[in-house]
Amino acid sequence: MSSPLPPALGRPRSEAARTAVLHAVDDLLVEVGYAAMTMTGIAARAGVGKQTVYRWWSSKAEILLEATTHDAAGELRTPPGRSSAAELSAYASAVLAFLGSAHAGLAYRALLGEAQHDAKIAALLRDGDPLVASGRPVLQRVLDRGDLPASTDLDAAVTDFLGPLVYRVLIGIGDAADQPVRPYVTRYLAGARAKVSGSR
Amino acid sequence: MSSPLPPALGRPRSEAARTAVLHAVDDLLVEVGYAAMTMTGIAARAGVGKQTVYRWWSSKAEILLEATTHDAAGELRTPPGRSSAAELSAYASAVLAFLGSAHAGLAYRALLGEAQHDAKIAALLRDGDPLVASGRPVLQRVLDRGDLPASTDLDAAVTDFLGPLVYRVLIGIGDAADQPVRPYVTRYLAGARAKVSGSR
Amino acid sequence: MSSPLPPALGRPRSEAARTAVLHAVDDLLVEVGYAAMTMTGIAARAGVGKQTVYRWWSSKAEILLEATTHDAAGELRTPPGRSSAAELSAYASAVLAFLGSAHAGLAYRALLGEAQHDAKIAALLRDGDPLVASGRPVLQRVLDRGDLPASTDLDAAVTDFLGPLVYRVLIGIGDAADQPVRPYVTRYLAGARAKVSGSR
Amino acid sequence: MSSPLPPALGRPRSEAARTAVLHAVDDLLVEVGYAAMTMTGIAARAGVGKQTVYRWWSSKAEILLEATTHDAAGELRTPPGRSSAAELSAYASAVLAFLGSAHAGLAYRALLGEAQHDAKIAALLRDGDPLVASGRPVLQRVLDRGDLPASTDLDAAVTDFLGPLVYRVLIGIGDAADQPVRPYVTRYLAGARAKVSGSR
DNA sequence: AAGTAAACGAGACGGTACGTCCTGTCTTTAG
DNA sequence: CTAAAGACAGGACGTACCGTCTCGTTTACTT
Repeated sequence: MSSPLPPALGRPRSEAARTAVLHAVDDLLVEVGYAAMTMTGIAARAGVGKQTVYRWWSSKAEILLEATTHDAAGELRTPPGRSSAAELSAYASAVLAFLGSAHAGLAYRALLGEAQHDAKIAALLRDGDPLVASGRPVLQRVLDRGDLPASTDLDAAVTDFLGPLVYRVLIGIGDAADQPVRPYVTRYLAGARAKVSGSR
Repeated sequence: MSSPLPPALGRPRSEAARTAVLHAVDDLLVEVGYAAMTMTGIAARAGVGKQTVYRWWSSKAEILLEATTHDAAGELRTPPGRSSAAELSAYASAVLAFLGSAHAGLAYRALLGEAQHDAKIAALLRDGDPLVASGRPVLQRVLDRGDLPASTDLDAAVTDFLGPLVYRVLIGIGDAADQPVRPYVTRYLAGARAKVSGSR
Repeated sequence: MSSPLPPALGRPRSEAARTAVLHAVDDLLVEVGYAAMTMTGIAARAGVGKQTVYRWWSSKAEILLEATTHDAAGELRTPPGRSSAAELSAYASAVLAFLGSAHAGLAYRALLGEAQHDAKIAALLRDGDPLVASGRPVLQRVLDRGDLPASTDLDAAVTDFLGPLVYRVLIGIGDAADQPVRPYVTRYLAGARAKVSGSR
Repeated sequence: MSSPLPPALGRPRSEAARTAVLHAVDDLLVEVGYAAMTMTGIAARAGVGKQTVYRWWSSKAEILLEATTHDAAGELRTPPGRSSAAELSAYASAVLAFLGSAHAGLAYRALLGEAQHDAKIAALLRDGDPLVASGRPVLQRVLDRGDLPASTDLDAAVTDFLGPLVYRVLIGIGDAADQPVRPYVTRYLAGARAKVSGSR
């Protein structure tokens, strides 16, 4: 079977332009903030025509998502630990560091914020949320170790674990770095292991 | 003791204009969504001059907060229950109904979203977050009943409880109304009561 | 015989407010110019309510006309001279000084300018033009001396005399004060005395 | 010798937009008058974005000047005549027709008016006044024929001739078309030829 | 080597919202 | 009844971006 893509006529996409745009978004997010960042400004900062930006992305959120996703995965990767408690603690610390960081955290919060009033971004984020994605392998290992009931829904476990950490950052309570991680993990595990009685 | 406020010179503020604006914001949020809602449009819909809007509020988020806060407090008020589990279940159901509702929930999500890229809104929300406010008396009663360790920080308890509920809504996972409430409450109480060992 | 006017019910018009407004207009014209002068600004500068301004005048041009007319008449009053040439020279000098002055000249030019795009001001000016009014007695004396043909129309004589002086100021040619007055008067008298042959 | 203009980057200026704006100004001046004509209205009428208007002109007066100048030159062009008196009569008639016309005259009066309270327009008009420009060749020919003293300053001769005609229109005295032209020309020539005695 | 085709930078285009200013009116209390 | 104060509905201001378009130019792949 031959290549699925025809050899592509015309001038090929400029990789230089692509990375210039991604870097411009990264820089501008920190320098002027998400709200003050404009497509026009991104193009100017990247030294690129506006049309070139629109040709490949359709909103600043989309660019930001592409600029962020890869980095986020790296920052949040947590190696398997000795115990579930140790691994979850390491992971929680990574999450708090991530959310509090100038680049990735700012970007994630901006995207999550934008998703609240833009259905298109919400859809993009639903599929590609780097935070939830990072949590799945960690919680899966906890599950595999038997530290969560076998019936547990993985995504529910992930959001149960992340929810309080993210929510506190979103409403700006406390400095993310200040939060004691170990007691939080202990509480989470104790709760998750609890025998469930009653129903809805 | 003399009057604290001098009788106020000039034409007094028009209560009619104020409520017209608040209703306009409420309506527009549902009709066109937060992103497409503009100050110009709000003024036009309210039949009010733009200056009148800017005289009393400085952004659409500020209007929305005022329009929402009062209603939210009503919708989320939970009466003391027989037990902590019962009360928390009732409260969790109220929260999910609130977040999933067309008016209040949409507004709260929009505000929380906006706060991620506007420090001024973030500050407003930090002081006046109607969700956190609604949770405090509930968790306080749970604390008073002895169902949480006496050393528990109230705000941490509130955000621990709300975090997963809110986060799932924010990332658009599942229908809010579908979530079983009782097991969640059970897990929360079990976790919160857990003996904390270790430190950060 | 009793007073023709009833004693006037209620609070009488404040003379202080009236003069404050007239002075404010005078000052603002020089300070910010006619275009940047606003009714709101006049009221504020005069320390007067806007309604008070609107109660007695209906536009800034109307106030300006009232503020200017009296002064103008004084500045332009020319006493009868020994000869027509001498008197016209004195008058021409007065006119040039008037037009070039910071207060009266600026005001007259502003009014004449405004009259070009506001019919109401045009009507006011047609009746109360202080410049034309100042010229009539002067040219009347010239006429009486026999230095103009007896058939001469007075207003035509006045505008013939003033036209070139005013026009040069309006189009900003040369400094008004620089213009040699005597030759101009000589030319005017020579022309006006000329036997008219031909028709339209 | 190299090209004086580089090939011009970006999309070239739209000639269609330019003429649409000029026509819109022309129409609106007659329909609503200068005072009621707004930049917003011009753009709307021309079917053009406001920014496009502001990109090329900075005020309605500037647009009006461009819209008028060319037409004015045509209307006021006076061919050399048999005699100075005949040529000046023809020219005076053209000037009165011009000033009294709905389009050009209205525009010229509006511009002259605006120049009185806007220094920028005054400067533009000083360089590009279409009326003065039209008079120069006419008076130059009169000068060349020897019907004015050789020492005469051309611009002074032009403004001397135009002044009364324009001034009467500006203050709204009489209908421009009613003015008998021949006697005026006779007076002008007689005056201008007069021997100048005395000084300033 | 010449031809074709798409992407590139630049920047003008028709629109629309911004936040400010001013207009002329209205509504309050004070004199 | 006038005055000062100041809120009101309305609407123009000039600016900033939006997303699209039209230029001339560049960079490949095809003949």
